[in-house]
Amino acid sequence: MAPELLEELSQRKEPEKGLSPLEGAELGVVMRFAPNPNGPPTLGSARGIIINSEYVKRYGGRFLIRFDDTDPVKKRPMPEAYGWYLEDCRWLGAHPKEVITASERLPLYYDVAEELIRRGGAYVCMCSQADFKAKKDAGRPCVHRSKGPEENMAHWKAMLDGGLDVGEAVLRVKTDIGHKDPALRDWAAFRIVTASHPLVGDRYRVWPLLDFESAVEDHLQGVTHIIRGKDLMDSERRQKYLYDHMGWNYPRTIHWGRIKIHQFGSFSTSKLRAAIEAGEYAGWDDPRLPTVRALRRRGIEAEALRKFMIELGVGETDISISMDTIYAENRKLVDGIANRRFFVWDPVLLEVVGDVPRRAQAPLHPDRDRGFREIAAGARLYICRSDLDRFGPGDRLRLKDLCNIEITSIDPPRASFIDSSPETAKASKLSIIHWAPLDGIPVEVKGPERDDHGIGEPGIRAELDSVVQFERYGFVRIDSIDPVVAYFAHR
RNA sequence: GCUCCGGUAGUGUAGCUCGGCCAAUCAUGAAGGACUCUCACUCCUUCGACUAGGGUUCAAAUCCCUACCGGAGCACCA
Repeated sequence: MAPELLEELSQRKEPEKGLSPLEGAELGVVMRFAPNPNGPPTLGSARGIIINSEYVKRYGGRFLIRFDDTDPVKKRPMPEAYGWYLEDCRWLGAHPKEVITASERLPLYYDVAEELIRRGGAYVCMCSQADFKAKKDAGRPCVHRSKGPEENMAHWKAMLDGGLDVGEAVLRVKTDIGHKDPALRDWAAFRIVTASHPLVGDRYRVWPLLDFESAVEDHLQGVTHIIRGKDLMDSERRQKYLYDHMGWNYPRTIHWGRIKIHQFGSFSTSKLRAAIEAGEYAGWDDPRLPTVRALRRRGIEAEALRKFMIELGVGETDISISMDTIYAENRKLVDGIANRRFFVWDPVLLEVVGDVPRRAQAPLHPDRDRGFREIAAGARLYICRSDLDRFGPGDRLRLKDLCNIEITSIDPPRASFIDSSPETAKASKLSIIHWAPLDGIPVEVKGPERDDHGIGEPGIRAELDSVVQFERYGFVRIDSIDPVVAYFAHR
């Protein structure tokens, strides 16, 4: 037997790792991620960006990003957010072949609407919302449903040119008014909105609703596979009526459940936006927020998010995940590259009598050969209050990479020098604590749960924008150096 | 009220399409240990699950029914 065949056989036995295969993707795929740009990408968006783009990488084809920004009022787009999405996509390694902005393509949707009217697949409904709901719930058509195409076209034109006003009419797609699922009966495709849109101003007064816009774009772009939230399952069934009227083929769809994160609870972009505007958070990259930019600022690598999302996979179950899994992924990536530095939180000044070395040489990394950092030492040093509290007079311990000491007094904090040999410490199994020099610099750490203040070794100033490990504390990204502010990633 | 979807260890996930190879995979987590001048990383060991009840079958996590639990839609929001 040919060796390739043997190999293939043994590979097939391997448990399927990563994303499960997509049906009908063998010839390549066209997939899209379609956000509403009313805030920056969150962890949930990251899932959509990563999974969709990952499938495109795997099967070949086109990855698109499409801004579903067709509500200038209730889900008013933020002009900055369009760029934020592109920026975060790039950072996540997803490179859209094309960027589509729905608000700039209304004429295309109008064309489809008119063709649909001609085909008798839609009608202008002038019922009040309440009246229509009553009819719909009863499964009965309203009087407008039986109008002919010419009359509908005239009413449609009136919607467009101002003959009808806000709230007076909508264009509905004909489905099955008696369908057993009330959610599918004659849905609204266009409504009149006169508010100005942040991107296109008041050029249009008739705006499509998501089901219509999304359905038409998916067809125009030749989307082959849609992955979307389970909450949009009915959308698919609604949109299929439109596809039937137009004679189009519906893409394959996959749905995923809601994703909740322990540490952040449930969040919605509009809630976050309100909280930020109320001053509860410093901005969209506040470390307490589950946005992609906040995670990036904290030193979470894109690769960690990618691995995590791929591991999560695509399932219809609603899931509740823990950031710990992302942190574990990131820790592995970052451990090998992060320099080690001393940061003493809640510092107390310790006086050591005796022949304490004037300087310490500490490795930048415990097991990669990256050389040493020099730290000024001396008789007076900072240590963590919590460390001091663990000891009493007579206790011996080691100051990492410096010397061994014996505590002589807690208040005031005093110790005496024993020797410098690491062997002594090893032989008597001394606890090893870290420290900061008298000429240490103030360091502030901003984290998702709390902020810490303390003193760090001056060399931290050389680490701007990189991820370092504060020994016995955790991984942080140095966000600024004058003064030093670090963002906490995880332990 | 009507309709739709889901329910595998603490948390996720594989397996379910085409029942047996599942005394159920992997990751994370927890516990213990090794290594280590960090409570990091790495390595080793251990813990831990098919929601419940019926049915079909020689055989069910896998098929069918019911119950329970969870989520969602029924907007001139996305």
